Amino acid sequence: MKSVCSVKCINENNVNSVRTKMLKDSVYSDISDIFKVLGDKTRLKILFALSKKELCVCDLCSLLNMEQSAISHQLRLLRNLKLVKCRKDGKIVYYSLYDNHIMNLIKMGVLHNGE
Amino acid sequence: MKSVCSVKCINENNVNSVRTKMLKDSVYSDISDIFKVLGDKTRLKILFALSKKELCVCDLCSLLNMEQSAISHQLRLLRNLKLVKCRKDGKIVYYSLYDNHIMNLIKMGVLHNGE
DNA sequence: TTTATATATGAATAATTATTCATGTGTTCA
DNA sequence: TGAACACATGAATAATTATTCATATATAAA
Repeated sequence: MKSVCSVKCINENNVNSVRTKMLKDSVYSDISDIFKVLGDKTRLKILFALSKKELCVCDLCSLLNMEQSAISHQLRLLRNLKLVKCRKDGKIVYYSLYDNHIMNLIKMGVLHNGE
Repeated sequence: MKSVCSVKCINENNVNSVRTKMLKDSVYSDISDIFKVLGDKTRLKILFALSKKELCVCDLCSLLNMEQSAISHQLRLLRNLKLVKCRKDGKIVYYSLYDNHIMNLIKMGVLHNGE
């Protein structure tokens, strides 16, 4: 990391004051990870759809008009993050939201958008 | 786009029911774009820092320990999205939040994380 | 009016992430 | 038991995005 800033250009007081107020670095990682999940059209659609009704992989493919593999990969990601859960019924796997938690965030996004 | 799903695997009723409830495609794009902005550690830190105090580019470099160019590029992005604004004072450019709007979303992210 | 400095920016590169392709697993049904 | 199907998954590829590098612009100060 190169030093790009001579000391005199900085409002040291302000920087120090803000620095004490910053959160732990890992917090920003964690939070940006949450937002990253929602920062993808496909995943947003999946979550939104599942908030309406439990659906199987095939339903989602049909609804979003996407390849099964692409959907499955995204579902795995969402599963790992405990945003969705699944239950097996024979060879069909039904997905639903893990809980309603994430929908609050999405709704906030809709709100933010609608202004 | 290849058809991956034979019709019989689909719960057609469910899919149709959900389909009528889906939002316009562009809405998902818009919303995911908002979340995408917040899905980056650097930008989150910048926004968080600016929510505490107006800071110049150099301050931000120092605070985040990052190259000026990287910071400037991100600031341009945030400016274009009207999330931050700037004012010039001589050769120094001070950035601040455009409004508090975006902080609501970030706070929701913090909340979501803290559970 | 030359020199230094703060910032901006286009282009190149690096890093990350979504999607596809090929194939595997498990279940149903003939 | 084997053929068809729903889904999962590793690896390859495509697409996107962050960062760096080189350099430009604008202002201030000498």
